[in-house]
Amino acid sequence: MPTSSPARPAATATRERILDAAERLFAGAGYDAVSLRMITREAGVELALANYHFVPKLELFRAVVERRASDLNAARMAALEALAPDAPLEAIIDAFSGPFLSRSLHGGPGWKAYARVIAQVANSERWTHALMSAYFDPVAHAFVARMRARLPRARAEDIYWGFHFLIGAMTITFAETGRIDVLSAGRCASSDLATIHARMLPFLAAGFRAICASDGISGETGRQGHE
Amino acid sequence: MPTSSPARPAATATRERILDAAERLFAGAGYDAVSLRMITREAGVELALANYHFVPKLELFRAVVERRASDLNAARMAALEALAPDAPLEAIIDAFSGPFLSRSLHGGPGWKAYARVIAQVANSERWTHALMSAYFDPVAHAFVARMRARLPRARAEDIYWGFHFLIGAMTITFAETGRIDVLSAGRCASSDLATIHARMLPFLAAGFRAICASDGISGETGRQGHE
DNA sequence: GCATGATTTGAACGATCGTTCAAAAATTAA
DNA sequence: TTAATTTTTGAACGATCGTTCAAATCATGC
Repeated sequence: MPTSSPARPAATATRERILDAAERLFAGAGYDAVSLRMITREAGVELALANYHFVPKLELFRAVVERRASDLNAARMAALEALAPDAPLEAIIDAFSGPFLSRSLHGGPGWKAYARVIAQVANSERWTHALMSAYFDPVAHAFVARMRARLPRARAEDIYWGFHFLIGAMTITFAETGRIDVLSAGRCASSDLATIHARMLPFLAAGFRAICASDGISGETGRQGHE
Repeated sequence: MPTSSPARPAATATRERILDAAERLFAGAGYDAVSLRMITREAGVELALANYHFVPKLELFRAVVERRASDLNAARMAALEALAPDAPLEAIIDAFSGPFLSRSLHGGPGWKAYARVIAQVANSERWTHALMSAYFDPVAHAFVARMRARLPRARAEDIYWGFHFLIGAMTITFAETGRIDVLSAGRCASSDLATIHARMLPFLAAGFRAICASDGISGETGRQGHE
């Protein structure tokens, strides 16, 4: 049985190798399409080691999701708390998406794979409750609270809906599916995350303002007119 | 071998039963977690019939995606062509998302399952090229063109990015993952699609206007300020 | 250095997988 | 009705799946 504490360095290294390989393969094909044999082969370890460190297989998937969640959550909270008291909505959204962006860009290939895993988890009811809500809702609550403070006259529900749209746009973006590359005939590249992110911030901020009665400062009113 | 034309009614009914069961199960657990035996058991037919009508298994998944795509595409194009020449951006977006909304609400349970399948397909590189681009890009091109006409001073790339965010918000919405129910402590319900849709239209329209220099009529300029 | 416990190995378990096939049944065409 | 074709059946194929286990190896504390 594996110990709960770091235990031996060798064992920890094996754990990480398995997690890396699992993350890489889960990102490409999903949970069920990847066998423990494929993972341990990719990791260069024996099959039984996967069952020694992670049992059942679902626990390995959970560990993959959990591993980078705490770092991401910490970075998001730090960015949120570093905001100026009167920080605009774009800055709040950036405090949420920015840490994911910088990790996808400069955090090594594991983060790109992680983003694809998260896209699968966030877009299926099957995983949402046990993985998405469990590991990301505490931080999400902090951001929703900050957004509510920034948009004091907005209804709470509308902030939640806006956050929901934000999650949808963010997850499909960092997953880099490549569809927009084909649709735009090469004009846009899914891999050009920096450019996408620069568009995503004003897009989402304007969306939030539109569904709220006011952002609490300018008193601007969102457009109503659709048939 | 199955005939390409409708052939016998009995065979067509069997095909539809298999497709219905496959759609239902794929929606819940994904392609690889669902076996042909589970599908044929759910459909109440023999295992070998799945391999008679659809071989290999991937062809069944493709057929599930394709089945409702043509109806959805036709409804979207009809809504697009029914728009007034000076229809606002919200109306264009509604012509795209409205047909999916009305089918999820009143099209029978199959459409809700279909929406969950599409969310998986749209959010993974694994499926995007062969399924998403193949069946939905022609109509997407028409909507992008219409949006460009409505936002004539916008750069083409920005319209594509906006469309990309729209797809992300739409797919996670219709998938009804339930996360927002938990996050909002019951204030918001994923199943309340009509309410979500009413928020989504102004949210996305404002986002499009923000990342474009102008919407071609009011000349309004999107906010720039983020740190 | 020895004993204890953690880690790794290699093999095997039963179950389920996608796919194939020949024969039976049902339908259509003549 | 007879003949041709499509659809359905039931059984089986080899392969791979997640999981288990006893034995071997390694590292550590006494």
